[in-house]
Amino acid sequence: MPENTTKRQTANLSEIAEAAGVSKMTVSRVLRDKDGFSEATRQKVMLEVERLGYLPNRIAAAFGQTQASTLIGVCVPRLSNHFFGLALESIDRTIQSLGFLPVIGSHNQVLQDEEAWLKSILSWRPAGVMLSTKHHSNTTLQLLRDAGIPIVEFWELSTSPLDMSVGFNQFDSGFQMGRHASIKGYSRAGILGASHVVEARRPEHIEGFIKGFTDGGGTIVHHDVLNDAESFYAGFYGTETMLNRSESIDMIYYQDDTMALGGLSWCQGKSIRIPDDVGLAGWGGHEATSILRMELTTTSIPTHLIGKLSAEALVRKLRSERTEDVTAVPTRLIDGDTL
Amino acid sequence: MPENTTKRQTANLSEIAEAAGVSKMTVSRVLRDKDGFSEATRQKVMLEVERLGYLPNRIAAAFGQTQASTLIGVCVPRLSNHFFGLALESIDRTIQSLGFLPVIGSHNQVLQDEEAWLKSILSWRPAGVMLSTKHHSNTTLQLLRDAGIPIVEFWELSTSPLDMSVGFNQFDSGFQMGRHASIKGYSRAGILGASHVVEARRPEHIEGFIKGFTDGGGTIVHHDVLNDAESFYAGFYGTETMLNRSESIDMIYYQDDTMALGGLSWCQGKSIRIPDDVGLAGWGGHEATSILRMELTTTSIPTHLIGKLSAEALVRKLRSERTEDVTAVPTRLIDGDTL
DNA sequence: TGGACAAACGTTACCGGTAACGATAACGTT
DNA sequence: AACGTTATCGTTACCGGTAACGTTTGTCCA
Repeated sequence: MPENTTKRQTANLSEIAEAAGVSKMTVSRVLRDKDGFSEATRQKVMLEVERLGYLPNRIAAAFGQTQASTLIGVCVPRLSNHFFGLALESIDRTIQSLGFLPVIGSHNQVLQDEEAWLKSILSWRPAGVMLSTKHHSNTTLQLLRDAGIPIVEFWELSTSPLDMSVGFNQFDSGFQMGRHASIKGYSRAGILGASHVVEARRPEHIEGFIKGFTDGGGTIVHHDVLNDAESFYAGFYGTETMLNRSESIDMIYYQDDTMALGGLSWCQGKSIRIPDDVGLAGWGGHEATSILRMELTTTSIPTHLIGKLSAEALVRKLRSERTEDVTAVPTRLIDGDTL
Repeated sequence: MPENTTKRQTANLSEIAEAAGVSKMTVSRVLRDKDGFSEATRQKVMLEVERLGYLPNRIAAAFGQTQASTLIGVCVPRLSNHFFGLALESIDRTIQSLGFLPVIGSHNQVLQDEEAWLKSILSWRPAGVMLSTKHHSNTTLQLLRDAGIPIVEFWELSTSPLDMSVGFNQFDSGFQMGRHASIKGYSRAGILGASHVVEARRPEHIEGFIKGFTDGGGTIVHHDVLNDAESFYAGFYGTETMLNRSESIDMIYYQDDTMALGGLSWCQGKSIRIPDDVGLAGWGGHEATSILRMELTTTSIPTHLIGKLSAEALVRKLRSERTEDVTAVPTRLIDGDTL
């Protein structure tokens, strides 16, 4: 079906114009709903647009004027990460409903990949860019500066953003859980994390937990970082390893909920009483924790809200409407049954 | 930083040309590595390109000729689905490495949304399109036909594709499991599925399982479809409900591995012996099933391979190289410990 | 009745690349 | 030395929209 040789062209403005007996400028005006045409000509034009199946040519439109296109670049660390997947769905819907087209990419936590992606998207002169990590290469920063377009950093909150920032305070979310655990009477915690990238920096909610827990008088007894994905299995076996090594800990703080669920599963299999023998706390807010008989104590992250607000902030800026540079969305500590 | 009024322009070909003392056509040739220039001028040009920080303008390039852009549209049902996330990562990497830019979208199993997305992307005159579902609206089909560009359908295999298809035979994957279970001696199966879309059609691997199992003499005793996401919890509680209702079933086939893990977890909590009391089988191939003490019996889907092969097939077609219209990738039945 | 004014169009120029073709110089060949 | 060939480079035209501006027509009021 696709003929690489002679490309079948869909009708363009000139053909519509000719068919409707007007100039192509009038057709352009009708399609963009700018004023300067009568109702009669509008109907004539729209008839031909329907009949000929006109598809707008955004390339020509974006090329015409020196200003930017209707593309918006969106870059996340990983597409297979559930949290970013949820945020992306929200961003995708919001951006499209506002008349732009998201161009989604990922960098897998490699700065050079982010840089390469940015160059690709900038060569398409996007209207704006959305990034989800705080740390960028110098070249990336320079490219962003030179582009002169609105930028939203949208996952972890940045109090001194490049341009705009929408997100939550990751450190605080961990800090609150640390303090919460401390108040509940726990004093000897194990921390179970996982990362497939060896040199990855420690997530800030874990830093926050350590601060909150130790401030309350608690002690971090173990801190294991498995060289693995943050999976159910990692939580399952990490818990076994940690609890077998030392009976002296009275709670475990997990890097995320999936791992916590693995830990919970292991404990239930061993008839360990939760939260009496051991307390468990996760992070992230799994979509359906509340239907579990034993509700997981965790921190809920409003992925949907972050996506919506960040996309809206960007578009408002594009329309030269007033916007906040920094929008903090609250995380919510869910005081469940496991701690 | 972003000035909406006077847009800061990065250098264009003319400025590079003037700085290097050549024509802009020569600069164009150097940058695209077409021949027609000497090594000396190449160095002169590249020096200025570096110095002025030239960013190619793909909009102008795509506009210049009547042919398509370097954009490739990719549409999946959901961005938060782990399987598609994995496939997308593979597609993203492959497409970018071949010099194109993927434009990822989702339709959430709503035909009109797919249609709207397609119109958006087609208005950018993409070089090709990749779709991951078999069923499309009539308008979608018409749009694809008229576009005259290569199309890859890339998840479930289609033996009569619109253009090209890369994927696995979903029915067969279930059929094999059904036959496998039958041969192992199971005869009374329960099926546990889930879908948040009420009117969704039944997944084909479940159809296949039914055929394979009943062909071998087995009976499908229960078939529950929870109105929920395919989650760990859905598997956990669905299993409880199903086993409490009737003791007569000797195995459960789950819609996916996450649900199967939930079921496994529930059974372990109740000290039900797997696979003696009840056999369990999943679908999808979770990334780390092999490290679990009890390896889940399931069907592994090569998400990474599908992504890579489908992106490569599309690009080969774009380059007018020979390609297969239908590429079947095999699923693998993992004969684990739970069945 | 003429002139101011606005609505409803058409004309022109331009965006930044690239294909096609033309021009020049260098080089080899007989 | 005359000629053909090739490498290297410049010139021109064009892609499909849109901003800016010009033109026509109609309307309304002094």
